[in-house]
Amino acid sequence: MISIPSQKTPPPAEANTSQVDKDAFAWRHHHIGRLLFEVQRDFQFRSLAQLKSLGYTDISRASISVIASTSLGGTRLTDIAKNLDISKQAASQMVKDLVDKGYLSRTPDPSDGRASLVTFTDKGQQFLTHAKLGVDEIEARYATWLGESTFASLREVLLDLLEHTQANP
Amino acid sequence: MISIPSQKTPPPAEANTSQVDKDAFAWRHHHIGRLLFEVQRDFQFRSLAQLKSLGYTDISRASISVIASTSLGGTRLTDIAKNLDISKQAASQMVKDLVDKGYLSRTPDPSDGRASLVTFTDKGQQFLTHAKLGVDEIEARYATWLGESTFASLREVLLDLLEHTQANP
DNA sequence: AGAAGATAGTAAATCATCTTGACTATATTT
DNA sequence: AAATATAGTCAAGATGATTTACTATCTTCT
Repeated sequence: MISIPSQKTPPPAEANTSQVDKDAFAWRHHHIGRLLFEVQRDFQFRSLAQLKSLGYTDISRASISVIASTSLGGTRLTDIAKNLDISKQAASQMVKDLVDKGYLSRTPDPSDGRASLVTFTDKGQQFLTHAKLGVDEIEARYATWLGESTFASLREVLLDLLEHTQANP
Repeated sequence: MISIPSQKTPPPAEANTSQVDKDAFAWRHHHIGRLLFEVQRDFQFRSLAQLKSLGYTDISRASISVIASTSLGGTRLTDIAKNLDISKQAASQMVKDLVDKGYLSRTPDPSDGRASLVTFTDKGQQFLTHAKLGVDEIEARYATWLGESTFASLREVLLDLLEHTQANP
């Protein structure tokens, strides 16, 4: 959620309070979490828009997150749930939705009678291919804006940071 | 949503398909949007945990986003909605919730009879102060992991990128 | 001044996503 | 074999958001 501070709507009324905002509470607009959020949001927005333009009007953010945590070899519902940090019931619903829409399917897990594997249908795999087109385009645009090397190092830094965050939960 | 690829649960079954996953679809795990999302998510998680430990158990992600788009000088509901890119009705509900919880209040806008300004209560301002503590701690931790200068340049790069994204919607 | 249209907000119904609690069926451990 | 753990479902409900429709106020343009 936390989103782009509206440059369009300048702080209203009292110039005094507005001053306080700029000083003591300026951190609210510049802290790393917010910056990350805003850029990520821009990415998501552009990606979703591209998918829509390719005809994927039935794919939501939540759908994408489920698809993102499904591997081609098949993934158990429980693992999707753990991965997204949601309940198995929630994962079950979302998967059901994507199965109904034709992107995913479920097959019994041969190695465990209780479990079933969530896999991609042909339509689902085609979606992945289309999604990559959009992602590539956005990355190219970012790289143009930042310069190739800065963009590359941004990726490295994030990767590095992620390793630390995963090691220190 | 889109979350950390589960290192705990290695790709199951067919080594073949898993190979495909690693090659043709490796981008799913490394593209910039995903990296941004995961780091941002870590930040959010840590921040929320700290707020909980300080006793803020009634603050959700959505609450934070509303608080983040409210300025000390007062913000109109419409501006909050625009800012978060949600409907006025949705914003209204969330603000009502935070007013009920004592963090925000609404006062009539002296300059416009239709509008009212959403402002912080004392409790709300205290919350901001507490939130800053947590943010500072997380940033310090990230800086330790990355090195001060890399962390500083990460912030610069994100800021730079944001300027471009905002200029090219 | 007065009508037309824009803007701020509310009301009610509904949808999408996610949660908790209770349960079944299969696996694993002892 | 009994006890326990794991994979998943069912059902009810909370939260966050949307759409459609509406009122009240403000702005603009004759």
